Amino acid sequence: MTTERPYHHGDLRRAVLDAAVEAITEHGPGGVGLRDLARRVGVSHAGPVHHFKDKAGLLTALAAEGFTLLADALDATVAAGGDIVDLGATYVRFAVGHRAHFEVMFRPDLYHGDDPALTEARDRAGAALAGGVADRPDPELASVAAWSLVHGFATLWNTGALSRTDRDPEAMVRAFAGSMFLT
Amino acid sequence: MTTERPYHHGDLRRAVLDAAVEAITEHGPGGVGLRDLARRVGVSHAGPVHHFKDKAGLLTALAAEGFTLLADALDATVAAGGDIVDLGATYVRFAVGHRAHFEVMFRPDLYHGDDPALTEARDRAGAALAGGVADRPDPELASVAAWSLVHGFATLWNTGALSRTDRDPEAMVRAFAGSMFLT
DNA sequence: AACGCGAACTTGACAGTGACAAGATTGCGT
DNA sequence: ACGCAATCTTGTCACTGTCAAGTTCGCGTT
Repeated sequence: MTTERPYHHGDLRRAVLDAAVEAITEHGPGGVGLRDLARRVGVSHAGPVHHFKDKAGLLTALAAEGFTLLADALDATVAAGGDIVDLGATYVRFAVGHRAHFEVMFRPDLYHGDDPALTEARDRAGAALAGGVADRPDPELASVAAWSLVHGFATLWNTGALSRTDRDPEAMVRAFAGSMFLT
Repeated sequence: MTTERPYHHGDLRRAVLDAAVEAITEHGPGGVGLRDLARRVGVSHAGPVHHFKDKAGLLTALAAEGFTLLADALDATVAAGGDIVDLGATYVRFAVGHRAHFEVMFRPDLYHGDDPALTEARDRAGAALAGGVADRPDPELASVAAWSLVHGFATLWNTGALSRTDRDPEAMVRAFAGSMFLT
């Protein structure tokens, strides 16, 4: 049960997660501290521990939430009849709009990778992405290629390596994903 | 002068950098500690500080070394008459073969991004990569696309997200980079 | 309606970290 | 040969994550 009921604080679990997102967005992961989060939320220094057990436990919850959000967005794109390019655009839109989640998700040394909620959401996202290229000659290769393209663009964008351009990220990814996968 | 002469230890700077590479390869960045490195090298806990000033200073040196190695490899590929696909293969080969360097290089929140040696090497690598697509209709877009493809593949590979395949990474990147950029 | 069980949170402590200041050691140029 | 300055050590401080023990308080049970 990961239920959260209004006891003393109201909803500490959610509050800590939100504070973590804010802190990570500002200073990157690693710049986040359990005690610091507790301070931001107005709780004693060991308050969050009761909800997440570990620092890794907190980041596990964040990563699981991220994979769930991503999988939902990809599934919605598929349900709306989107093709590969739309899936890529959704992926990039998620990465740019949820930078904190995204950065944690792909840093498996920070969390417990065997968490059931996490693996379930991660597999769901992977399946949605792979479904877009299932009808190609070499589906595995095509899937990896598509994922690499959008993932690389998203990470480069988020780390600021692409800062010299002022184009819209989603438009960019649509442009070259289209020219590569729709010929 | 970042010279390193055999004083008391012999060559502390190099030894600490090597120890850092080993530690990061094992436990990822963040799992590396100044004191821990000092212990590995057999030096007092504040020994490394004199060479790098900061923890961030140490990682800055590592990142600069990484960008230099990458730029050298890319330049060599160009000098040997390599095309876009060869450049991509070199990029991936570097990322997989120098995982510790590569991981630090693209985590700018860990080091001082304005270090002159670092920026010089980074720009050199960027220029080599961009040179491979200079004759395209939209060079900026093509450059970003190529970089995204190989960078995404490299990071996904290194984080273990692609672990379900047992193919050779360089062969994979050659396969889909070829089908995308040589048509 | 009161009571006590257990969840939510606090307090206190411990080992380990990065950073700094001040002292000890030793190679090297003059 | 001598002293300077780079190299390294020792000691300390504030801070962190984690654990153990205490405290508060909502809620179901009777």
